[in-house]
Amino acid sequence: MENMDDDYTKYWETNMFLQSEELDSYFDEALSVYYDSSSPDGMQSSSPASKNIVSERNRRKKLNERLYALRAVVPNITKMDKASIIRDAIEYIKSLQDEERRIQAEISNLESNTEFCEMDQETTTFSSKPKRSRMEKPSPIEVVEFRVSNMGENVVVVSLACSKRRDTMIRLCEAFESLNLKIITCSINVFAGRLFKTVFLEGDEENDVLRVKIEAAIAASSTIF
Amino acid sequence: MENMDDDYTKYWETNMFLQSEELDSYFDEALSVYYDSSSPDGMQSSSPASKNIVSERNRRKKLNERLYALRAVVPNITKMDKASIIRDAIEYIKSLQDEERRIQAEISNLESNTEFCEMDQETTTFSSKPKRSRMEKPSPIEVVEFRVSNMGENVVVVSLACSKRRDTMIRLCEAFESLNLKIITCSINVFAGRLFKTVFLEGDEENDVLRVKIEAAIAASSTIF
DNA sequence: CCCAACACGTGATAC
DNA sequence: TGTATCACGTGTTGG
Repeated sequence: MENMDDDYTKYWETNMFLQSEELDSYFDEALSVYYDSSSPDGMQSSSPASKNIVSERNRRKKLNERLYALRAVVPNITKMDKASIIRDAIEYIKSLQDEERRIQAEISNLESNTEFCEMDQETTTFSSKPKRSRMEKPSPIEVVEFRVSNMGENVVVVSLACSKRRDTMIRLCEAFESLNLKIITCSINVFAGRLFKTVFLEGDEENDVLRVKIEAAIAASSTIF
Repeated sequence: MENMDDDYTKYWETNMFLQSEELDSYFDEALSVYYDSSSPDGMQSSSPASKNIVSERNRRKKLNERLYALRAVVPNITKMDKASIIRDAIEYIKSLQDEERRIQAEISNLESNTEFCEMDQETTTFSSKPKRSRMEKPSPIEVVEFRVSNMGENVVVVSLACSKRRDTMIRLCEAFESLNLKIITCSINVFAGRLFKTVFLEGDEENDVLRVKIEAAIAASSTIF
């Protein structure tokens, strides 16, 4: 009963992976002979029901080919699921869009700041530690709350809240590490688009001095080095 | 006969266009109650055949939602066809990739013109996704404990402990950010020379797949780009 | 009237 | 074993 459809049974798992992966730019949908309307038997396309069958077959085949083509342009495919392919494609598109936004900002930044390059150069000499040389000023850290308070003895607790954007956490960590503080314990929590950081550190420093230091480090992390 | 399936007859044409288009960043697939295994009649999921029916229904629904989500992130949709949606998505991805290549060339051009604030520009040359060009011995991340477990529905919790050295936190954050995960909440705690990170993220990904991904990202973060 | 696009139930296959 | 994914044929609807 299923003799001529049987080559299609494993279509997804086998045949699709053997197809051309390189000449996909041209043709791409022009080939794909699809099924002819003429049935293998003497009857031509007169069958009222069999007409729908072959149409549906072609539709399914087209859809699978499209899906396969989608999989081809998306890197980092994990599972070969139809649903997973679409999911990965969505995430990939989103990441591409994000990156484009980021890079557009970067490029405009670069264009507007090229003349200050020399001036910035001498500021880098004071940076104890070589920071990133890439010129990105991605969405400066927007501090919502910032508190430096004394917890008995010589323990200071610094609590800080800011909006979580791309690389916010990284730059915040860099800012704190650049200060070489004696950190006893540190806690970072992220939810609802906000980043909360609490640091217990040991030090007899004046609160205001420490506060200014941290503020400067955070501000510097949003600056071009 | 088709009373409860009838709301699904026009599913593609009607319901899908009314769904949320804006709060798609979080959740996005966490809702979607799908069908319960319990049939509307007194019989529970015991029917051997009806079990497959509801599974297949859920699979179709998931696929349609994915397809709808794909349509949502792609501008300039021409036809609402399933096949057309995928086709438009493919073309959009290709255009994004082209644009990224173009813009990367432009940016590296711009960087080499400024000639420039630091001397490690040769390391910034070829990398499709420009990582940091900092040259520093990484002091590799020593993972003490690493667990990926499922928390009901499609929420995955990743908990990790490692020794806290210099830049460990930064590189760990970079590793996680590079994966573009859908992070619901994240918590980092540091004490006694150890760093504990717990991440709640949304995803129906296979635990082992995710685990391998994270391990690879962490391993990669100990490398010089 | 037909054609295109869809949802549905079903049996098969893989893990 | 069961669970998930798939291709298939069928009935239906809108243009």
